[in-house]
Amino acid sequence: MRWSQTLIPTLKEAPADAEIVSHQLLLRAGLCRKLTGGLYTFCPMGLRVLRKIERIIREEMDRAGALEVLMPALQPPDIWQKSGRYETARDVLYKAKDRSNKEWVLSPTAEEVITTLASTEINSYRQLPLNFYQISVKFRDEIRPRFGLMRAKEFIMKDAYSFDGTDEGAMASYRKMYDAYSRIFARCGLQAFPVEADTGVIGGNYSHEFMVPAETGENEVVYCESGQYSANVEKATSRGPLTPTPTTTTGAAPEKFATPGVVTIDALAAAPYGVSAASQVKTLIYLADNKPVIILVRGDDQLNEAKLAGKLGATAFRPATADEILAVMGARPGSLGAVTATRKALDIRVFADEQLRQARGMTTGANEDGFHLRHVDVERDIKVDVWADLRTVVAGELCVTTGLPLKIRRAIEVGHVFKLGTKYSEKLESSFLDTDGQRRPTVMGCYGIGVTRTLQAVIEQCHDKDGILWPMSVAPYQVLLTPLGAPGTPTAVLAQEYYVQLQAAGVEVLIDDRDERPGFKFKDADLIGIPLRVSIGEKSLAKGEVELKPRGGALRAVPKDKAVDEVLAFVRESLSKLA
RNA sequence: CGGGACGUAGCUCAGCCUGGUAGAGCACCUGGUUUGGGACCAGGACGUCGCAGGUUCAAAUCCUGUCGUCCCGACCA
Repeated sequence: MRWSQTLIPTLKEAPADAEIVSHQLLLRAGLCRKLTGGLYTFCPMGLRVLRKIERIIREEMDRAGALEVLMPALQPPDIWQKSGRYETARDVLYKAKDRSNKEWVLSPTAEEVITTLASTEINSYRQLPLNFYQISVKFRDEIRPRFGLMRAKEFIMKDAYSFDGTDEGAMASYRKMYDAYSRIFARCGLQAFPVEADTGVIGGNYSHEFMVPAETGENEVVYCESGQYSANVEKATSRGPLTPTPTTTTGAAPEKFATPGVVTIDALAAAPYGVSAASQVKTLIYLADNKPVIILVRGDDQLNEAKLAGKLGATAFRPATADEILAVMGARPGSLGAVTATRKALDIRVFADEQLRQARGMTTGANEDGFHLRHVDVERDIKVDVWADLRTVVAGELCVTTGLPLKIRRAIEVGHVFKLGTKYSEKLESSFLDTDGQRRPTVMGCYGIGVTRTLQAVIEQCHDKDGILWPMSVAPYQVLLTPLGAPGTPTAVLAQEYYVQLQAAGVEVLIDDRDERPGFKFKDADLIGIPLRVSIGEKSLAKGEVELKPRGGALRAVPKDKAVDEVLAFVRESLSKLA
């Protein structure tokens, strides 16, 4: 492609609304343009990258035995009601109405549609296993679109859905996708690694996310340096807090003491009270489907809402407001407690973190403003309905498997694999006749890759101060020819010869045929990040040489007759590293 | 939805406090000089100052409302 004949709208300065570097480079390198918040138009260069990532995904999905299909983005709401997600996913669903006022759903994923297909088309164990995938536009009514393509209202996703006859089969399908994902991201030149994940609103019982480490990532990953454990912080566990929970008791009954104005864990830990945070019980009130529940965690622990969501079994939950808390508990936040004897209403379920199971000699709110209780033995004094792991892991705690200190880092989620089980197949009636003639629900898995997000994640991981450094496998063009003289001069003529020869050899080549000064071309070249630049200038040409400059690497002069072969070798070698 | 910031040329921003003339740099067009890391000179084009009300002789500037964008929190590929 000739630079002068395409649209590469590079920008010297980043638009003010681009915050993170990958978003800035996305715009500065002319890959795409914002239409409005969360919606972007892909320009030719951006689309080329997108297509390359899609191609890698297709190759690996096909290799893993998945079948490509294409499902409607516009979907009838009744199948969403059947699966229950019309309610549980309500907040992210875009809805549209047609001329007869009938409502439609714009697809954020396609479990309902694929399961509908499976319900009519899969009837026998002989057809299984099957795995369908598609690459298509998805819609999500994001509360806050941000960071360019990272979190958009509309984005491109690869979604796959496996159907098996048995749980073991489903595990094998899951494993295949897991392996395919590892290859896909590696081939894109991305350092992505799998972590154990929470299953969220999609449901299911086994899941990994593929994470790209990045300071700007929206996820926190807990990991052990041994490499034997890594998990999303929403899911992560450890051997427990570094400070042990008190377990000794005097046997004394709970004793009320005045704590005027003390409404925080820290205040109670300070003088004159001196009650360490580890020996306090934190009492939180949530509304789960509008019914209050009491949550207990140790004073210095943070409630993990993802873990709570898994135990609550509610379609929606949120922290109660101060007024709601007062109405339910008869006291204000800061003085709350779950000790049965002090509770106003006893029909509220109590969820307690496992850390508190043996806890004795604890201090907690007295359910009366300005008072706390000491000598609380949790199991003796509090009627707990559900014991569960509800706390958030803190860096430095010990790994459950290795005993080494855990670390935490931020990351971008680019892929997610779930073992779904029979949740959707039961609700949407996908079943088959087994060898014994029994009708059984298919066992499903679902597997997503954020394609547009992956594109931006590559930029986030592969850039320097001057611009993007595309991996050869996803670069919009493999080679950039930069003649430094004006059109018609010997440098331009030679560049044109290279252009023809390289194209004939199957190389994707961009030639900067603009009548610009060398410095200007170099700056743009660095910005758009084509992996190999060939500079043809009069000075080196006088010596019979041209220059090869890998983006991010050292410049090398080569005889002008050898240049094409050198370029071919470089491209081939770069691609083989990412095969 | 809660908290914060901001809407002035295609982009980055100044002007607003203290009301009166629409500004700079980059980009764009024309001509010339330049030509190995975002050149220079001369000329030119580009604005309903987000929108709607209000105050005023007079509003980019003050007031009210509204829409939009961005940042922090809850959601997720």
